[in-house]
Amino acid sequence: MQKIKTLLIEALAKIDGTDAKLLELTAATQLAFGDFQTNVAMQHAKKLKKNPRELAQEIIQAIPENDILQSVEVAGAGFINLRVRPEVLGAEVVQLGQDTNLGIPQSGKGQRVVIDYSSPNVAKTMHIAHLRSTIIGDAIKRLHLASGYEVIADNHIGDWGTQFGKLLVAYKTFPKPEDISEDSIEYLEKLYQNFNNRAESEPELQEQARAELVSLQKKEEPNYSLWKQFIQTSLKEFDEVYQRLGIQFDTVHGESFYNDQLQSLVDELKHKELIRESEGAQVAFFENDQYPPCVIQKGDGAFLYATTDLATVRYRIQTYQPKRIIYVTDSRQKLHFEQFFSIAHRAGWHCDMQHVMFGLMKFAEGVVMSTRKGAVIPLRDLLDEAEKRAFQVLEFVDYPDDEKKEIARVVGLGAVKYQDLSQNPASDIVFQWDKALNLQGNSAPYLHYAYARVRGIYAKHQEKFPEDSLENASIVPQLEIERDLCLYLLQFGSVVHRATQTCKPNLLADWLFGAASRFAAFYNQAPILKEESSAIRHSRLRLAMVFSQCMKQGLYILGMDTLERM
RNA sequence: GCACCCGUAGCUCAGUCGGAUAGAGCGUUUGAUUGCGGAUCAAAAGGUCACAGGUUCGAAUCCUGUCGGGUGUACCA
Repeated sequence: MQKIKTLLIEALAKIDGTDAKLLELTAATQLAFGDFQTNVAMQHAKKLKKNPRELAQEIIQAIPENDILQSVEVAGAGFINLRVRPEVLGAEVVQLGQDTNLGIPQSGKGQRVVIDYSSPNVAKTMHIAHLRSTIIGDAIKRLHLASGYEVIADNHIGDWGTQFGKLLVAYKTFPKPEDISEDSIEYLEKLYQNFNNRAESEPELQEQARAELVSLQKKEEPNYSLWKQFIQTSLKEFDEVYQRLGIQFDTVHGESFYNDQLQSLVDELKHKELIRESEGAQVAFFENDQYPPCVIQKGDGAFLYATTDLATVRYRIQTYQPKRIIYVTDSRQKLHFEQFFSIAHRAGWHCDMQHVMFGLMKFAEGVVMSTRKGAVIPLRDLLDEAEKRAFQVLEFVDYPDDEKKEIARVVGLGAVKYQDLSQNPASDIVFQWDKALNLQGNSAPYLHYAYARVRGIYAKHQEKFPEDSLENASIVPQLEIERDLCLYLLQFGSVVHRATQTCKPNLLADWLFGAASRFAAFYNQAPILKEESSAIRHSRLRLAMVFSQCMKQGLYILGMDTLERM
């Protein structure tokens, strides 16, 4: 609350030697301490050679007369605890509900961000290991949009590289897999698996694959057309999954898009003396050998992953002039990103580049998943199972079938997304069905349920008190839980801001859970429709409405829909 | 070998730009007389924040070292 901060700054100004820049006002860590707290006295005490509690007392006395604060006191080692008058707190919440951004600072206004995520490989079914990049990336995109950034979501698909040589060999010379439609991704995947299985005993196949790849790179037919066909088949499949996940990209520039920029990139780096020949290849080195050398062009003239990524950075900066570029990939690629970020900076392509990494997804046995051998869980199956489980819960509920299906869709999809978004992405995940599809406790249905309940109250209120208007209703928190909920809702904007800046959707997920859990307690302790005093009824209902607004917006940012009932 | 990430309750994890008594969920135990929706709520039990030093008014958080787990380490992506 800026008003309180202003009061404290005025107070500090009256005390010699204090620095208002050090002032931090945070939400109280415990309800019993009040609404807000500051450590400013303790921070200054040593420098001023004063007892922190006495200094805190001095600061309190210097706070100007005002009609905002209800009480201010010194506690503990020198904390200053502040409590706001209930009607002031309520007015803030009313104002929050009227703000179209719900208090989210529009810090990205006029700035552009490129987000690179999902990026599946062509000819492979999307499976559960793709989930993290896709879902986290989408949430980061929505966070930036909510903070006012202009976002370019780019799906940098793997549509170029050695797997196409293998695919071409298998497509042209192997017997056709039966019972699988040729324009399906399963077909391509089967070819790929067959190739890998046979290549173990027939090493000459690898040589053939290389030859086919060279031919493709020269755009020779029929390889070039087949390649395009493989991509079309894959994109069709990807789009189905994305549509189901509610995810949209602004551009889909695969690796192949940068092919004809690679030579000029190498030339530019050479010209800037960032790479030099070493053992036959063009290699970038790093100051003090901070990182191992990075090969930009192979001895045989071929380009690599780093080459494409650098060309991509150059292209994005030239084309979009973004403030930030964010990459969402697993943690194994960390070194690679550090290397090419460093090269890009030295090449003068300035932009805030961030690698948002997440751990691997493993099975319980600890085996890393691999498409090469088969044994993976397709994303489709995961979503189907999620919806099935959500549907089972509704078995005896008396809703129309269509609505049940829609509820199961929203809840199932939400559960899958929330599972990934609610934890810090950095650590590895051991995949377990029950955990991934958890429907109880700290999970998506808990959030959906809270929302559905508050909407239920609103709908009932419309029936029961049709003449009631909330237009002029004010919020005056009376119970402890009402005050708590008010204070919590007021943090929504700064939480979204922090989640955006740090690219950590789990901060928002945490907040939503905290909001839902406070609402559940409020719901229990503070009856709304049964309340006879219309002033209290209005106050509570309006508070509940602001809660629902924040929930809806927060869930939306995490890529989740809401339900009026469930 | 070197670099990076991780180590918090029985399990899965928050919290890490230093702040008061370290928090959730699951599981366990107990309670809520169809409740403005029980996919819920109230409560109990459960911790040397891997270990050892250091920095300071104050450390799960910052620094150093040790142990344990993971990942990466020039022509794969």
